[in-house]
Amino acid sequence: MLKDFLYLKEKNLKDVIELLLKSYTCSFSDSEQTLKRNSLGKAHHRLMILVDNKPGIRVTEILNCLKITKQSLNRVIQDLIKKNLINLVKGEKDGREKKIYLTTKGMEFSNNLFSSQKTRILSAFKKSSPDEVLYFKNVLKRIIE
Amino acid sequence: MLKDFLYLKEKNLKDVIELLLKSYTCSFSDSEQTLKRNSLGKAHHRLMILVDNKPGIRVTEILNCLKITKQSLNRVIQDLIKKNLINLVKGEKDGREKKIYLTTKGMEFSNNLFSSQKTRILSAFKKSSPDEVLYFKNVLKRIIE
DNA sequence: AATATAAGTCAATAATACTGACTAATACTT
DNA sequence: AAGTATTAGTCAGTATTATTGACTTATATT
Repeated sequence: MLKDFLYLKEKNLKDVIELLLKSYTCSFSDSEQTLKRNSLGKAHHRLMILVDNKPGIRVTEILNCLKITKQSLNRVIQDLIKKNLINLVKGEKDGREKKIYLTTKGMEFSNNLFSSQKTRILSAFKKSSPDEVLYFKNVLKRIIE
Repeated sequence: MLKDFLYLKEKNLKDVIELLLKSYTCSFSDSEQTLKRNSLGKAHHRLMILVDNKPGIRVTEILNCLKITKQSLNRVIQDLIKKNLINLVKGEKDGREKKIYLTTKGMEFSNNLFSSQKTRILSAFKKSSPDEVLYFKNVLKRIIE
């Protein structure tokens, strides 16, 4: 009877915390060399994936995702603008907002940046069934509030 | 036909990269206050989960997991020793190794530190079936080499 | 005895992030 | 129209985390 609820047990929860740490750390370390070649760091990497996946993302949304201060984020944004990888567009409806987009150069860079990370995930998915992948994403989403 | 392989597609892979980032960031930000109260930072947090889950873990293994330099790790280890949260034991078989353990105080601290993180994951699991949780962990493990 | 491995150390520097105190533009509320 | 809230940006100073490079020490392996 208890057996059915083993997956809710203390030790299992701590194992999952470790898995989240390791999967993030090793997946995001795949791009180390590409970053270094372009004189960029982990902070730029994190911003890139958000802008790539959601063109037009606003500053506030990024702050919520990355849990950093706007002063900290601003440095990273300015670095990417200087390198012509992103640009900011004033919001049409709400003129206070600025929407962030990848430039053409930014899209090319993104392809390089995430290439080995995508390979890693693809390789994990190829060892998994479509159902496993689906369930995996579902649970991950539930962890993110 | 193609439909069956959608989960291997480009966009899906990038979505997963973002999910890994977000699940790590928001789960590890749960412990912010507990860390602050104890004058510790994110680096200490990461070390704590590894030692908690694998008592007797060696320095080299931690370096591989966290992808940091030993100089960087050493600061974190020394901080936790000073606060009497961990201790180092010389390896029995191999005298070069040092095995890291939580002290009693460290175990108590760990309970506080991971409490809200565990609650987050538990709550996600309660919304999921045992199968979903199982598959979730399987795929996560495959991503970690 | 020579070499390799595991861990630790010193010093300097770089990268990331934080606090606190502001400004500017625009939108919402009454 | 005036006051308030929101979104974004900025300046200055400091803290935390991590890096590079050059070493040392102890123990194990060949």
